[in-house]
Parts: sequence; structure tokens; C-alpha cells
Amino acid sequence: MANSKLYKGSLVTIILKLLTENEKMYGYQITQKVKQLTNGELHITEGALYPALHKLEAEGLLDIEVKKVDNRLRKYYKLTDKGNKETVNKLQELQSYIQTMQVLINPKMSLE
Amino acid sequence: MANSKLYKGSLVTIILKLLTENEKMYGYQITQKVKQLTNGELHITEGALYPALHKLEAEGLLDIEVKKVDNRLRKYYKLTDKGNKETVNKLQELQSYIQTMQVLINPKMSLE
DNA sequence: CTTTATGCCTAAAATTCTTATGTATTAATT
DNA sequence: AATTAATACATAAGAATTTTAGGCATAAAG
Repeated sequence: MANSKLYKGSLVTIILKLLTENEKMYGYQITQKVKQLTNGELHITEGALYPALHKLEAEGLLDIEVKKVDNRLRKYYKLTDKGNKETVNKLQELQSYIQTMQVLINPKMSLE
Repeated sequence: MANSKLYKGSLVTIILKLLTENEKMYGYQITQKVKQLTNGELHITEGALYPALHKLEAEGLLDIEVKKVDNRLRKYYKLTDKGNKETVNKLQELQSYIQTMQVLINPKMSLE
């Protein structure tokens, strides 16, 4: 997941946001979508992704729908109502995080 | 450290950046400075801070200078040459992280 | 005189991610 | 034809970072 430790903690935000845009996605598709959107810069590893999806499902933020395509299983995930609400929170937290970091990194800005 | 998991992984960046601005700082001072700069939003816990400082020192990014003020010990930390170089890297990584996240969070932007 | 602030520290547990596998099918390459 | 790459899921050991929860000590404030 890039070589920067900053991405720690952002996986859930990424997953939730992608699902607001794509209605339903399966794990492998998420990894490909992220790679594509970031021009290969960000690589979501499956060892991180699948446990995260399972946890989000257990928490009731995601629902599952299993399909068989070309004789291969696909587990589609979609946001629940609760998931939609939590997505709003996560995106606000991201905005807040970015703002806070910019104050810390560029403290002069806040004095002008 | 706020209630957002996004701050995970940013502690080192914060420490290094503060030290480029303040020349030398001690642990407790760092916690207070961060609180002040973020209007209380970000609270660096000592359990996270001190081990991080010790690690940065062990890696040769920080140097120590111990002083006794009002009969209390203060361990001042300052950036080494290596520390200055690493700070540049960390700040670039932060910029890159923010950009990448904005693409993921607002993919429409990248198509216009 | 007891709490709050200053100032350092560590250690167990939780969290999140990496690394390394494992299974299985289909498509592409040699 | 046989092997590798791509698709698709999964888990488990270990590493790294942080939280939580303490501990020690001095100075100031209530």
C-alpha cells in the first residue's frame, strides 16, 4: 500500500467512498479500481482488504451478495443505510485530517 | 490522538516538521505545541510520543541535549543532517498522500 | 494538603497492515 | 500440451504503531 505509512488507517475510508460511487463491488475489483484511479501508485493488498471487508460487514456497514460468474465466485459488497451514514463521517474526518495536517505543516498560513 | 484513525502513521511527520520550525524541543513541549496549533483538536499521547522520539534518535534522525530547568529534567531533541533530509521526504510523502486521497475521494475532479 | 501542571518513562493490549501462503478457475503464453 | 498469468477468494504469523494504563518526581495552585 504505497511505501508511505500515512495510508495506515485510510483503507476503510477508501472502501466506503468507492462503494458510494459504484453501488456494488467485489474485493478484487476494488484493488483494480484503486490501482487504476491512482495510476498504480496505490496498491491495496488482499491481506489487508479482505479482513477489512469482513469487519465492515460484521459491523453492519456492508451487505453481501454472492454471484457465480464464469464459474468463479464473486462476493459483491454494497453499503447499508448505516454504511452510508458512516461514509459521511469518514469523509468529514478525512477533510478534517487534511486541514489539521496542513496547519501543522504550514503554520504560517494560519496566521495570515 | 483525535478520534480519527487517519492520524495513524503521521506522528513522525508531525514531530520532524515541528523540529524544523523550532530548532530544539522537548517531549512535553511537543504535546503542548500540537494542542495549541490545532486548537485542542489533536492530542499527542505520551505513550506514543516518547517511544517515537527514542526510535528517531536511535535511527540517527534526532540528537539529544539534556538540561535541568527548575530542578526538572528536559530532554531537548534537534534534527541531525540525516533528520533534515528525512523531513523533506516525509513532507513530500504527505503531499503525495493528500493528492492521492483527493483523487480517490473526488474522482470527478481528475476527469475535468 | 491535595490536586493540577510539568516532565520523563515503560509495558500490555489493541489495531492495522505486510508478508507469505493456500485454493480454484480461466486466459494467455511458450 | 504445459506452464504461467490473471481472476477471485481466504487466512495466519509477524511487524509496526498507537492506546490504555500505569509509575516516578518536582513545582505551583487551590
